[in-house]
Amino acid sequence: MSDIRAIRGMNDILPRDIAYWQYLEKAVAAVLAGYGYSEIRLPIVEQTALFERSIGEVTDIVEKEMYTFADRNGDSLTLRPEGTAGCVRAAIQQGLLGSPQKLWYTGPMFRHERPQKGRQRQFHQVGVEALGIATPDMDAELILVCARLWRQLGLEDAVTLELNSIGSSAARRAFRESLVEYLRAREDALDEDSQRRLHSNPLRILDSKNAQTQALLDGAPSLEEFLDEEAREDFATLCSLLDAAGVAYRINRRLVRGLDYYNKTVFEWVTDALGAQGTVCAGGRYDGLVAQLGGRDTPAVGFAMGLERLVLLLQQFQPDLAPPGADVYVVALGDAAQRQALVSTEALRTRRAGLRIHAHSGGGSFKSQMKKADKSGAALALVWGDDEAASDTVTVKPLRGQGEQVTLALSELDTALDGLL
RNA sequence: GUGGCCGUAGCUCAUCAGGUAGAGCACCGGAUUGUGGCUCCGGAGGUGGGGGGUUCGAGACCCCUCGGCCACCCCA
Repeated sequence: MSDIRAIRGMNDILPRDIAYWQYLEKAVAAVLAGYGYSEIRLPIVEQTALFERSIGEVTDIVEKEMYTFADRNGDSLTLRPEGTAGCVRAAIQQGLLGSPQKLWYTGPMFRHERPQKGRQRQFHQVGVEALGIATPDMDAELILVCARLWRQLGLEDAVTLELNSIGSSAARRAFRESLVEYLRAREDALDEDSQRRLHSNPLRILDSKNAQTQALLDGAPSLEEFLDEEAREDFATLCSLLDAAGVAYRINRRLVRGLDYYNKTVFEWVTDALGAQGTVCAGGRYDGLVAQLGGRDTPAVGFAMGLERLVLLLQQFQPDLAPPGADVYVVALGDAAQRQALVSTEALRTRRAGLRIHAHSGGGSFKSQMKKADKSGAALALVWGDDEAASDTVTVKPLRGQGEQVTLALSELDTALDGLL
């Protein structure tokens, strides 16, 4: 084994998995096109300050998970840990915000975490952002996009929607104080992690996995009580729109997000089929972010999907996606035959674009070439030997099911293929 | 960053109370010489993750290190 290896947590995606990725990517592009979203392509590297100012300086992502390095001139750069910040930056910088924008993007993201199932250091997201719309019909549409995609992918039974409103930053500040006050009085009963979060990020205690902590929270003040009238109304509107559209959801008053820029609506699509990393898609409103990054005050909502996690779900729920294969395998033995096969196969590819023709290379006996033909999954083998080369013919051999091989004139090949493919 | 389990042929694993490694699958070749799938025969393939230690002797025991999986944490 070579001593040069892939970086930990940065995985190769192999041919055997590509069918799932392409299936997913195609479905995503088609669904988003159906809602009028435009793709935008963004850099993988940005100024470090972009992420510090958007995600939040005291979040784990910024504090200990970013791949940050100095450029040759000393500037601090960072491999993007998520896509929203860069998308907003581009919208501001490129002057896109004169009118509302519905954007999506995809690509690798980087976070230095300990790898485990559904979590790697280089991973892929599709992000969808709607900039410039403040009303909850926008939130509803984004959720409908997700729901349609799950249906498209055959994953509608694999995921469920959790929904909450976390209100304005003022409401959260008031709630945070109240929550901290409540928990501080009971600090000894908190698990170790939550005690730490009490000082760093108290809201995250709400979705602690610790049972005792959760029990303690039953008596705690509720975020809902602190919501202002607008947040309440918008949330009610969103729920009624989802009801009307027939989208099922569960209101989870303890759902909070790990990135600082969210407000009002937050949601998560979760599954119990992936072990500990159950969130497959998540997002929410971030009305303050554009202004925070220097743009004109612009409301926004968005979400991101984790593609590795979705591929894992697809492999579980759609195990029969066909691996890439060939339709026709070309076998040739002998100099004249190989020449004839090459020319005829090229001509066939010109006439039949889309037909997947795997031409054998590397020599070998007819026997060994036929073995390869069989393993390729091709439905037919086209065989050229000395006889065919001398008589301008080709032998067509069906490899699946019944059917005898026939040798016919090259001019008859197309009609023969019509009958066999 | 923390913890548990694990690291033997390309893959899945076995062996061994420590004496210099095996199987299945995959791969290559053959079964009267221009043909696959089934069967049979044969072959190639491992410095046993890497380093150090204990021992007359270690893949097997100890330490370190790298890596993998899962969980915590975090989050998509």
